[in-house]
Amino acid sequence: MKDVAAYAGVGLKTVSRVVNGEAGVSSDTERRVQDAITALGFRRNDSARVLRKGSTASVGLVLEDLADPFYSPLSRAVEEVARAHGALLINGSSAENPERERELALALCARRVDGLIIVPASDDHRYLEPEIAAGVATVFVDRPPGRIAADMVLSDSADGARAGVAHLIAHGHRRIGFIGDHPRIHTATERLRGYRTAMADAGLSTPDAWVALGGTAPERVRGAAVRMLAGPEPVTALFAGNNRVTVTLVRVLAEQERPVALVGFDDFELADLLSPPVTVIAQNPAELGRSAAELLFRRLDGASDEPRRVTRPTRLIARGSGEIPPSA
Amino acid sequence: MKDVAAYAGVGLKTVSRVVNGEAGVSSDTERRVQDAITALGFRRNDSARVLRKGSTASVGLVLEDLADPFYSPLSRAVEEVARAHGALLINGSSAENPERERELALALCARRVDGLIIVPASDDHRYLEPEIAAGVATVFVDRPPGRIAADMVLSDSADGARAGVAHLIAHGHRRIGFIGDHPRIHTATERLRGYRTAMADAGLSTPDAWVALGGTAPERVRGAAVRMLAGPEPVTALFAGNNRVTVTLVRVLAEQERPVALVGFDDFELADLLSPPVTVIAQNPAELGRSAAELLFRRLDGASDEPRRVTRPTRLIARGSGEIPPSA
DNA sequence: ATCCCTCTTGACAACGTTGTCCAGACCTCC
DNA sequence: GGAGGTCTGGACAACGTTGTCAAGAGGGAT
Repeated sequence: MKDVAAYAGVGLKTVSRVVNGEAGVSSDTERRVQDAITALGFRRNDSARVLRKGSTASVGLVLEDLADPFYSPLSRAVEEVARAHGALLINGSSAENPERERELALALCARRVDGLIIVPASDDHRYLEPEIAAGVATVFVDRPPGRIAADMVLSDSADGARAGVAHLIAHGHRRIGFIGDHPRIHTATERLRGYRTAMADAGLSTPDAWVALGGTAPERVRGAAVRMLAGPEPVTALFAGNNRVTVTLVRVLAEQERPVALVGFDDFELADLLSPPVTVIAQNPAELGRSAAELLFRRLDGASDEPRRVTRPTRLIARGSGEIPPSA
Repeated sequence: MKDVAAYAGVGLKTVSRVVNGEAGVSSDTERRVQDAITALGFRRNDSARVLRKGSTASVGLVLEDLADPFYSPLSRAVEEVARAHGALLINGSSAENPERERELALALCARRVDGLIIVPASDDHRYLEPEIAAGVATVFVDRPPGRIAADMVLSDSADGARAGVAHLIAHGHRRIGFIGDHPRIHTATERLRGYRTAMADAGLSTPDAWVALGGTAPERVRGAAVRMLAGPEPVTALFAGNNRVTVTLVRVLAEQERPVALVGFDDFELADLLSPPVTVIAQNPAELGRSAAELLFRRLDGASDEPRRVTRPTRLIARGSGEIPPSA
């Protein structure tokens, strides 16, 4: 910028004014500066700008896995909102690892992002307290924060699971298995809670053998499903705790001789083209992302009221797999 | 940092040394500084650091759509490599819009990212010349750069399409339709070229009615497919130019009375569970991302040889839909 | 003609960090 | 006891930008 000023024969501040489109520069001078800028290929250094201004016009997004199809639309929605507010999006995957979530979030804070949207992998976010105190707006999405108060946007996991399991019960099932993600994950336990509620509401018991929580690794899910489908009192229906589990169960059930009903949490592409088409409890990930981003920019615009908790309803989409009657 | 220094009763530089783990600080002093840091909740301001050091330890990724399942693993792979090099990833979607690609890339440059990985939406990247001259390493992935020389990582689109169409021909098809993305997109025309090559190799003609290029909007793809399947000389097989097209075609073909063979470019989740399972030409998007990121960090480590062009082979995965014999 | 107002412009400090350079303390060896 | 070396610590400038302030030019009203 100094060079531009020298080249155009004007003061430093005048160049700054032109670059930022500030008023108070004669059109003649402005043109001289513009010429100098193009001649020298000048581009403003945003690092210095950030340092001077204090705000970075960027927000950070920490999610579980950038490659999980559930988070893709969420991430995209956040990006769109950020773009509408002139902000860039920096994101990273925690790989469901609390330590990595922490590293990533703190690295983003060191970068002085204006705000942070987090899909928590950890259950203790007190490490963010100094950052929040320092003014970094923070919104949690998909799962609640641990041990701190902050804005959050959640789907109604418990009620969604309850509705899904009730749907199976309504179609005659009495022995229903639940296979979900790791119990450390809030949504996993919430969905399990919904499952238990639905079963209890129908006066059904839920023996331990019908419940498996422990991550979405295909091998583990497969093992759990096979165990539940074997034995003297096999389950006649399965409820899958998230999209990863559902996909694995679709594969397992395709290998079974007798039909087994299936309802999965999370919708996924092509669910309607499988045979049978898969009945799901659908969330709207893009909507979650959009809400979270809007909550964030609301804070950045100065809102300082109590932390909000936004809960989004889920929607049951009956496609076939959840309407299979019990066999045996 | 000034505050920390005052609190610990040491000089500014000493705090800097502690924060950066530099040698030359007695363990006693170091502890005093550490205490001050935790007491004050100090976190280094990376903006200032960047300003001073000149490198940001961050790379930018501009791709077409963060929510496209093809790009998710690519993005994730780039992230992993960046992480291994201690860099953060800033990314954004161009939405297949050249102007937006440009804006995004230049915004990232203004942020002084160390390097840039771009899935081009535009066919003219001369706007990046000053940036590249200024030292921003740039790698193009999935599609080649336009009118500049730079590293690139591509799948062998033409040969993949050729192999896929040859596969259909080998199964007896003579009237094969091609439905692809917008002709502005390099991979789309390359795949069309592969289609024509395979057809020509077999001595088959390719009337215009059998070729549709024009974007992946479901309506358009559906319309093209329906037209090709109607009339006196309907096609007996379709080749889909990418995963978006394939998915739409799967839907269209499911509604057809007579079976139509289908081979799609790009693998996708659950392709093996559809009926019939979908035969595809598989790329390895994660591998593309990883290669591109490694090429980038090679440059950042100082490599200054000629721009490289890395071509990855594709792989035909026969699953059923591509082995259906011609009917009618 | 004087005063006041507006418009344009530039000098300067500051943002928070790190590289350079120097000073003092302490130690070792002659 | 003095010379030379090592270790520790700090003062200061610089990175590139923007906010503050003030000064000069020009014009209109009195």
